[in-house]
Amino acid sequence: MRISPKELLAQRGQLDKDVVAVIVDGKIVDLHTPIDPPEKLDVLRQDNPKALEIIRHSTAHVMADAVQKLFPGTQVTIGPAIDNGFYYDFARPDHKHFTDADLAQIEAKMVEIIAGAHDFRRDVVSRDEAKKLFSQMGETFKLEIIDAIPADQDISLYRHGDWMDVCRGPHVPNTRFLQGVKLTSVAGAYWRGQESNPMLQRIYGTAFPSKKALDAYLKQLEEAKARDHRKLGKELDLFMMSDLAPASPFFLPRGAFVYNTLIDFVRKQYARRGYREVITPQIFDKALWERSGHWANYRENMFMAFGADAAEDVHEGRTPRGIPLSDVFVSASDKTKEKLAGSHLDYVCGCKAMNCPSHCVMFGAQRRSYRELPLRIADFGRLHRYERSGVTHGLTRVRTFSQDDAHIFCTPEQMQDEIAKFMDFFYAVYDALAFNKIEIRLATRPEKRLGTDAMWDQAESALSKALDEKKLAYIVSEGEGAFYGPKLEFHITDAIGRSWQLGTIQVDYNLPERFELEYIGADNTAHRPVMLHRAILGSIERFLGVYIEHVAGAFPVWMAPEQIALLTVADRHNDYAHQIRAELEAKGIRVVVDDSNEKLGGKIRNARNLRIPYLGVLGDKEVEARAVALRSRTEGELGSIALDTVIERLVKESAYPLS
RNA sequence: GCUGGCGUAGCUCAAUCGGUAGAGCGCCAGUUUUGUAAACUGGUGGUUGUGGGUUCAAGUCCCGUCGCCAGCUCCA
Repeated sequence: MRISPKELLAQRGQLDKDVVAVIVDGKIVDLHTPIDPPEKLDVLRQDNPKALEIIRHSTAHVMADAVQKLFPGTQVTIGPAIDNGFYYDFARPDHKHFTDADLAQIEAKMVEIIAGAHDFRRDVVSRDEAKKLFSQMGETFKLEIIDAIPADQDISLYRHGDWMDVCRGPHVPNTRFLQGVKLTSVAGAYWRGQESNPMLQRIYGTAFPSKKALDAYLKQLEEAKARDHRKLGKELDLFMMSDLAPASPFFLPRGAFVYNTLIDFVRKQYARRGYREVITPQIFDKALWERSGHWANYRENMFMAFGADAAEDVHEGRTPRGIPLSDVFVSASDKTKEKLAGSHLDYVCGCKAMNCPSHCVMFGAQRRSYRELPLRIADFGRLHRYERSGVTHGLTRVRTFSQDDAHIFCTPEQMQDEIAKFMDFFYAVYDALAFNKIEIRLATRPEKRLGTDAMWDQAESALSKALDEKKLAYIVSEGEGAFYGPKLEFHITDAIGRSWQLGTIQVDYNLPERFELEYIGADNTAHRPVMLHRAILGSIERFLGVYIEHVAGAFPVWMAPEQIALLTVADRHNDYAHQIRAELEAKGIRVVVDDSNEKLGGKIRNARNLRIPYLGVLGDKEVEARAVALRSRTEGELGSIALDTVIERLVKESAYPLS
């Protein structure tokens, strides 16, 4: 005999005022949904983080209610809870969008509805009933949703007050549970996430069990904003952007120093981990990309290049021949394509978007022996990818970047060991850089793929075995692998909660095939090698963006563009400052002297704003004692310390990790 | 690429209904000689992203374009 948890709890006298739902067999069930009386029943209280999702989804219902009351004729679609809140997508009959003023109005209406302390109710109806109900209401999107519900599933309606929605739940018992509600933004979103579908109006919001929890969240958001790498990049003179090269950072001296130091750090590891570094061309004949498959599959993300002669052909409007340009620039807007119509080029080159094809060319240029394998080829080459406008973002999604990229050519038998070695390398680097929250995803075979099932079995198991051996938790992204092979992706979250893929390791059977790569085995016959694509930091640009936020601009001593700022108390200390600057620099320490006529407080403020790890105050006492009044970014004032001791300390802290 | 918002001094921002473009910081000069998070005075700084239109008059209104921001889609 099924019974609702609400009744069950009431019978047991456990229906406390703060109970949002129950947990049965580890699953959250709201108080409305009938269950078989379980042996064990845990209650989920309002302040439990697990209750957030229920609160947020219920808030989405209230928002949809408010919207429909204020904007009659607006259709509802879906409104799930998400990581930091919820959203609901609407279709407005007039195709208008919601303004900020609308949001305020909607929020006020929501508060009104919540104050009504309406119970949520759950009703199960037949498919026909549901369809009849919603078609009467003119909710065409809901009809599509009902049709998409599997036949063996109940169709439940959730109501509060006079409003209802087809919904699986779960929901809170009463609108009074919805305190701490805020609408945050509006945006367009495609129906069912398909670009070809109509665009709906999405309203984002968030909700917490209390006003206090909401305020704490809003404050945290603000703090995250303060460490946004785009803001810090400007404040710390790390990089700049220009309209003249959209989505392409200009690294200023301080940023370039950090950038190069990261590369240098990885390079030092390569030296001891059996990698050989190469330098490869930037622009290649189109034939290379045809062979690698990029021309067919990746062309719209590539920058094209051609010589002055060819460009002149187009400009002068010479006889059409060769490749139609509209065909080359597949990603161009319709307007650009119109302009290009009739223009042809004999010869087109592609600016490299990836290093792998040129590494294949290098591998294939010689007869290779199994004794050379595994061959690990590293390349920090600059890549260009034509990212569609609207997807770029600070340093984390740019059109030009370089990666700590390497390709490992090996035998199928060597693959697993190489993956394990990579995992060691990877975690050594991330430990050294103080990252401890990294999410691993194993992306497995997609529907459209190359290679035999046996190959995929081997590759996927090599990846998962390496993870299991290292006892690393991971999420399987079913079908998310590349068409040429499965991969591991390493994701990290930035200050504002956006997740970015940094490192990766991918198994590739495709390119060795396309480039007909071979090595001579111990049996004196030719074999095809496996190719592993791998990067640890991934795009240096993206990594740096995430890293700036991770450390809030305070780079560790070994990476900091300036390690110590010497601040003179008065003019008469300037000579001493320059004298010890030379001594520090002779030991390889990066020094900046502030001998301006700013007061000491001002100098300290400026240096601290640049997050310089050490400040050395120089006054009469220091000059006399050949000392530095040291102040550490993390430890505060350390008092007057002998120059030699300071040098020793800085030299020690300048060492790269893992060295 | 799509939906919406926004582009004013190097930076952060102001400018009421369409009516003489401002402030702070920075920068430059001078004064001050300073002991642990902002000394004082003066000066400098603009084709209001850009092209067009409406108007006696446009930072403000309209159209195009470029860029940025949020989200969507994309990221073999």
